[in-house]
Amino acid sequence: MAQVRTRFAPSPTGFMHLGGLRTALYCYLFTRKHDGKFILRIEDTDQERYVEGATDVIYDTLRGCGIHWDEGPDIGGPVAPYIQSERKDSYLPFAKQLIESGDAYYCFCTKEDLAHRREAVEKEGGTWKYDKHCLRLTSEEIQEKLDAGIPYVIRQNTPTTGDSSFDDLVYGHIAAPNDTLDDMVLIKADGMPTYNFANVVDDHTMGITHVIRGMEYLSSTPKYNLLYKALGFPIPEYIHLPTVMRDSKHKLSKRDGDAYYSDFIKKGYLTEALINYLALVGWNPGDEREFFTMEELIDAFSVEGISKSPAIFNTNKLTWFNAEYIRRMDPDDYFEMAKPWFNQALSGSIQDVRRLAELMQSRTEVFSGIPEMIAFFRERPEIDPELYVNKKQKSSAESTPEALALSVSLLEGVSDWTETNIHEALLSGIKEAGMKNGTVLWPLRIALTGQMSTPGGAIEIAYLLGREETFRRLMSAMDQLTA
RNA sequence: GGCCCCGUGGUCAAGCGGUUAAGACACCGCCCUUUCACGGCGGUAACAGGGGUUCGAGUCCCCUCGGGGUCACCA
Repeated sequence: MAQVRTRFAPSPTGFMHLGGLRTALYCYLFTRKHDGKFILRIEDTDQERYVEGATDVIYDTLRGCGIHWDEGPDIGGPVAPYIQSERKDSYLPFAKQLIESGDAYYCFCTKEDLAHRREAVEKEGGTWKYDKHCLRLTSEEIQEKLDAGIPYVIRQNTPTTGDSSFDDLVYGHIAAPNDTLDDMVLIKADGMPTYNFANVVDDHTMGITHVIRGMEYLSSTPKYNLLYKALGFPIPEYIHLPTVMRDSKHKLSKRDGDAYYSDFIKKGYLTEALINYLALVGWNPGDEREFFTMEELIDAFSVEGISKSPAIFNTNKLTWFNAEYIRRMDPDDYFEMAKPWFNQALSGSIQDVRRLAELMQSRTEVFSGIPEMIAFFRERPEIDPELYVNKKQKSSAESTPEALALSVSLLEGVSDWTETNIHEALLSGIKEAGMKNGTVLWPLRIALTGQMSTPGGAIEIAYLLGREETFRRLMSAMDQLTA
């Protein structure tokens, strides 16, 4: 096989959609796997949708994810330029060539004409498809209109009989009757090519060997192939990817708000976890492995592992991956990443943030969840007396006052406020008093935190709170009980 | 509606004519434990339906149903 050349061709909208990111990922993996060249091409033929700085979002996201291109707008390459709007002069000649061969034609129909005729057809219950109205124009009529400066588009002249088919590497043999294919616009009135046409021309002139894209293009691919043939271009291999869904009825769409890469990063998802999970949405390695570095993905990737059915993006599973990646982080790295989230909830006042980080690492699923988990450090919520009652811990409304009193006296003996000392004082004192650990420690933790569950037990919390605050909270809790 | 694609537990997903139909997430239970989390052990749960082909079908064929995609001078 000649050298593999693939391309990721996003349009600059200002955001990187997860579906698009996955396409880029698969494209990249496939290319690296085959020692090919991965090309980044920006498709900005729609001038009305130009967004400032949008290409930077694409660059940053891809780079941040470890997806590196071999040729692209910013680094150049042998088939530059890599921005479609800068290649606009290259399309018209091919369109003219198509007109020469009868595979395309000028069309002077206005949008209004089209709308009327479409409406008429649909009123009759028919399916609208361009009626080849302008194909019947004589060359004199065409020249006249051209000379008169009447706006025109160039349309593909699709055959009305026969079938068009191709073999997709994922979906297999795909065939469609030609008479269901519309005469799509190739060159727009503004002189720009449509996506459809630009794609065909660019993919060929850039030497793309494997076209990898979402399956929404599956049904228009036969039309593209007609173009390839008419132009005398060799038809590339196709790898269409199953859709990434939000649920069984909706695809993950831009309107969902949560579908952008940046949204997940903001929420505290790790890029590695996201990429790892994304790789598994619609592909599997054929064995039990679930955790992959980019290198491992490249090694394991194969087209055979791509599934045909749409896959629902499961945030739950992503979160699990994220939690796993967090647990496996170096504690120092975790600390650095968690710090801003700690600060957000703590306003800087806590005994030992480092220790808090140790406690939190195995409990962090997503960084954005941190503040809520540790909010009680800054201010203890009102204590619901019911919380003191815990059968399994042998703690009851009756035992609580005594347990709290014992805690106070035991803790008073701790002058050097370290976790070890607190632990020693409490446990040995409880033993001496002949009580169960839970009977004392459970209400103590409740008194300190006012919460059913906390990251760490009574001892850790008391330590983190500091001596003074621990006593302050204990006293107020006891006051509340006797009140 | 026409055309195209898809259909294994709630979700991802293995299976490619013969299996007790894997595994993961989620959920539930138990253990560990001063709560929670982590960790360990176990459990509930699936071949959309109907016809064929075959000694034998989740695997092949057909139909039905369900879902998605596409029918723009958007990409």
